Amino acid sequence: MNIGDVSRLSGLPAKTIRYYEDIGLVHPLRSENGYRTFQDVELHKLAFLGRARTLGFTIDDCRVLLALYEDDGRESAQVKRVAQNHLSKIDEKIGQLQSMRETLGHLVDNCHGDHRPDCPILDDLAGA
Amino acid sequence: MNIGDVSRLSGLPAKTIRYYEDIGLVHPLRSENGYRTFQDVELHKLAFLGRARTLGFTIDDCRVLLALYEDDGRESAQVKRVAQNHLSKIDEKIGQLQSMRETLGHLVDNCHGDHRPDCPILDDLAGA
DNA sequence: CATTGACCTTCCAGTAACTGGAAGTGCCAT
DNA sequence: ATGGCACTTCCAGTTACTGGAAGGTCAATG
Repeated sequence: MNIGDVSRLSGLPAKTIRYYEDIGLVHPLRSENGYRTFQDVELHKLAFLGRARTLGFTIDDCRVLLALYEDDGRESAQVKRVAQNHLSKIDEKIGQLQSMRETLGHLVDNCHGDHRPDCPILDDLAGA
Repeated sequence: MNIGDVSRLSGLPAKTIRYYEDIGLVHPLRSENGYRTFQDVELHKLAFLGRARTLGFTIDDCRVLLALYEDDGRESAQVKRVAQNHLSKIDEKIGQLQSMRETLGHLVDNCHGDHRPDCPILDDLAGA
């Protein structure tokens, strides 16, 4: 399979797949003409990566998860630890965003949004 | 005031203040020795920026908001539009994170997290 | 056989908003 | 004059790609 094929099958842009090779996440073979050639295993890894990324794991997490996936001697506790760490980062981010959302929501609600210049949003930002 | 003073007063790191000058958000004077000298107006702007950033506005948004703040002829509708756009981006992000959170939460709940290798998290990532 | 168009290659630069660190200067107090 | 802290500039690194240029390959068509 060439890069276009695995791109279609995995849903990842070709650019991203090249990048993943650059940073050592996948190791496609090369054919005579210099084109990357992907075996099923590599396609599988790319799909794995794509899924992990949509769940918000960082590339570093993906590296660890992929290694665990390929390690028959892994302990599920190792995987769970990575996932739980990620989960708490997600929760933290959600918390921050919700706090922003709330403050900003109030400000927006109180802003007339008309042709006049006075604006509670700017007042807040200016520390009024 | 030197940069250390405004840093303390605004809560922004000196590095960040220099960066804001670089990208044209503030315009401190310079004294004989080459040190930046900040007037109250500039300190005020920095505080404004700090507040806007904690509400998650992008630097580009900040630029617009600051210009509106300094424009007596502004219409509050302009400010409100920027804030509402930002609000919907926040909502979008919260939505994405919550969807991740939910999926990942289920996976984590179903993972034994013990010394055995079988793991529903990896199964999911592998597309099982 | 030449050309066209899709596909592939590498390499460089840009994104957002800083942050860290190195190397050097200024200022103040002992 | 010597510490020590604050200040300066400049360069590189962070995250995870993405866009684009310049050019090689391949299969089909005229």
